Amino acid sequence: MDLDRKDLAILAELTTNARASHTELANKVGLSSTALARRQKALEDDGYIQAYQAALDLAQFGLTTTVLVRIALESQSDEALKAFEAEVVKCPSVVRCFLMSGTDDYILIVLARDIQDFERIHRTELSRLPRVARVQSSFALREIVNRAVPTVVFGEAKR
Amino acid sequence: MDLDRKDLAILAELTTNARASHTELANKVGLSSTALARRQKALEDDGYIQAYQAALDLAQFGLTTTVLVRIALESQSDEALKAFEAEVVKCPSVVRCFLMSGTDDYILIVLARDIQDFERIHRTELSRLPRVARVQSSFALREIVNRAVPTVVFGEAKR
DNA sequence: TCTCCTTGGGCACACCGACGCGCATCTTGG
DNA sequence: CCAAGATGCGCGTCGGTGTGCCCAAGGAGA
Repeated sequence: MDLDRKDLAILAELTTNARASHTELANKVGLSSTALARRQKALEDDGYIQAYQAALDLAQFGLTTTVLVRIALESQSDEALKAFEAEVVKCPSVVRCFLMSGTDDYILIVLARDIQDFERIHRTELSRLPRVARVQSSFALREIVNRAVPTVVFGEAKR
Repeated sequence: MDLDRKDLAILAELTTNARASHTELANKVGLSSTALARRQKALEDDGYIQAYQAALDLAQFGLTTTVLVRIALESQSDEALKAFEAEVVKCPSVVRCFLMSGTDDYILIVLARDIQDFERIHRTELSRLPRVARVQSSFALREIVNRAVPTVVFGEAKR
């Protein structure tokens, strides 16, 4: 990983405007469009940029309620973990799922329309997960930070 | 919100290929480029599409460790919440922060290079947050699901 | 110190494709 | 039966993108 300030500036800008043209980016970064195209392609080929994706406003779809769900399994056997994970990926309302150290086995982040909708999700998605011993839900009252990329990434200039 | 299947197909595709051209999208959705351009612009103007952003591979930056941090404050006064939140947004390693119901006041998601790096973050970022009574950290051993958009969104066709 | 070589940058050009417009057609609802 | 909204086709223009070439800077070696 040897990225200079200009590479980071390109990444920072593309994190905001993924559809920016070479010329547009070149002006912001301080390069010619040729040099910028080379660097951008290198960033893609080297895997720093995984994809370009549209960010949807989930509130527009009525998904205003975020729920953190802690799940403990009946057993921590490899077979139980595999069975649980095979099913949890199918849950349409689950956006993240971590296998955790400590007492809780899994932590899920679930998006719902409201509390009543979460009751439905709990009934139709979560309670059907296999090998579950305990489910504990906490509602997010407000979201203070939501970043795709930690700001620390853009401050690690090498050259 | 009155989106038909084609609108959802457009959104689903843009969630993967934000840089797809009108022609390219039109073929996948089953529309002409003209009709697609109109619908895409409408989706942007109506706020369904918030932005187009590049997704970075954080593992390439060495950020392979995800930590869930539970934080309880000394008091739940409005002033304490405001003071805490004003500082937590400045933490460069924090990617998400929720104000929670229940016993824990806040839950943060922190990205670190490794466990030693998290110790540094704990010392230089987290322990400097104001009004904190208790900090409890859990490490994510593995990530099973990581979606930007719940799949349920793309299944709600109206027309 | 001089020279060679490599790496990255900029300029100019040409090609290809995207984009937006106008108009005719079709469907949907009243 | 009519009106309004949506679609598709064709076209022209504009802009982006990629290539080739030359230049500047820095490092290595004789």
